[in-house]
Amino acid sequence: MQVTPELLSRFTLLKPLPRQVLEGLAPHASLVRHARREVVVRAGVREDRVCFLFEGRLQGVGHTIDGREVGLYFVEPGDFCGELALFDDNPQPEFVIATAAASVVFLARNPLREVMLNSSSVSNIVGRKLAERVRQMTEQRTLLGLSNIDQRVCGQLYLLIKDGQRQVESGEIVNPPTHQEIAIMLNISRERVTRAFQALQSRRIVRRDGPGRLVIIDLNSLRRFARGEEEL
Amino acid sequence: MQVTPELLSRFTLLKPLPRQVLEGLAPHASLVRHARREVVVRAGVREDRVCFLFEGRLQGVGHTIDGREVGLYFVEPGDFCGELALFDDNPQPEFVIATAAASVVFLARNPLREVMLNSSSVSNIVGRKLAERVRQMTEQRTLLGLSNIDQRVCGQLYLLIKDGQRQVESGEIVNPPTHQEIAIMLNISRERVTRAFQALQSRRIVRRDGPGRLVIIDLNSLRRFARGEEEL
DNA sequence: AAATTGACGTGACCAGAGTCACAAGCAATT
DNA sequence: AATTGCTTGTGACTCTGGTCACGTCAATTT
Repeated sequence: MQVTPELLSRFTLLKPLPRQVLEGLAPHASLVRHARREVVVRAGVREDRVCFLFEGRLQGVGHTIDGREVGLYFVEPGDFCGELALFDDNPQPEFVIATAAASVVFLARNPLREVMLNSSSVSNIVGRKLAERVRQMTEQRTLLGLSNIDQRVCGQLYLLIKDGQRQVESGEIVNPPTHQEIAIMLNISRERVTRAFQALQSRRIVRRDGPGRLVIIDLNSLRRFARGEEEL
Repeated sequence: MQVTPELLSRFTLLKPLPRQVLEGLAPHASLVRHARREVVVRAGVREDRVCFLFEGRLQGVGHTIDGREVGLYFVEPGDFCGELALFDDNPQPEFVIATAAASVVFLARNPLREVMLNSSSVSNIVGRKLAERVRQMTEQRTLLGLSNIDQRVCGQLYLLIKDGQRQVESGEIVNPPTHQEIAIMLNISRERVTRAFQALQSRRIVRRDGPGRLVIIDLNSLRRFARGEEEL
């Protein structure tokens, strides 16, 4: 579907660009709708486009050589993914699938790359994003290094809380991942995640509030568990 | 110690730069020697310099919240690390320590950043490096997702083989990591690594050749084990 | 030469995570 | 209302990988 410059300017990365540049990019963009569970970016394929999420939610998932999948990160509306195509011709390292029905804008790689090279704003944002991604992957990897599994779950929950809420004593996670999704991210079994949640709920540390909301009642305790200062 | 422009030009990243630029950078560089096990880049610290490895070998290691360390990647001579400082002001995500006595050149962040913004060659290389790093982390993470531990070890060994050797039927790993180091990278115990190696050696798939060399006798089998097509 | 250090090897034991099987709850669809 | 599909909850059994406690061996230091 056709994309207008106005639509492009809704994305944080492209917002600062002059109208004229956006008009140049628009013809190279297309809007696509994806149903839940559909593949948006394919691993192992040299993508010639970058993906901007307009609405819905995406998740990056790696696939092990033996077929199991490993959850990596989430993409929220306004954000983009598949940006590795801007740096080299190598294939995408992971799949990105829609965890909810999603509309995404695909923007052709080369025009965007040109824009990036000429705009320090864009190259700064993309650079920072990539750097931030390395940090996130490191954090995630650190989680996988924990031997205590309850600790892993607490750590993951803590990572899922928006940064702004980390200061206060309680918080919430909207649209929390399912137990299965958490299990995949932490490389443990679904049942084990359920049991960890049981422990957290019976201690009044977290509470489900309907399907799409998880309330962190006692953030300090969660943090202590995540740090291994206390055990479940 | 003082650094000459000639020394800087020994590094792949800086080699293509004109003499004049290197002369501008040299005053901001210093050569430092590190003994084995010394910390070269500190995690959690906002480094204001990038690290170029001249000789020796470095390893990036993450530290879990509870203190255990997790091996991440190696840095070989001619390469650089700590490049995240070029993109933002956030702290380094991981430690880099010397696994062998090493000489490194520290180059101040801001002058190098200026050079990067003005040289598409440098920004391309750094960008590609960062992209490659994301790919490597993804691969490494994929390994951690494997439930079969022997498979993890085989996968790690396979990753350690230089790309060029992957086509042929046998290969070698020079200066292979110790069992302990592999254990840390794969988040398993040292003893378990030893047992995996026992299995591989008794099947004539790998062979130690002195302290500093590991010969992969049967690369195809290794690959099959890594892919989980066959079990040890 | 003796002592020290660090890497590797190996057996025994056991906590803990995976697996399997099944049930219950909820939402969307027919 | 019934069906279907997905998520969560729970118990019982299994088995694997961690841990501990040793040895061995080579290299380095004293």
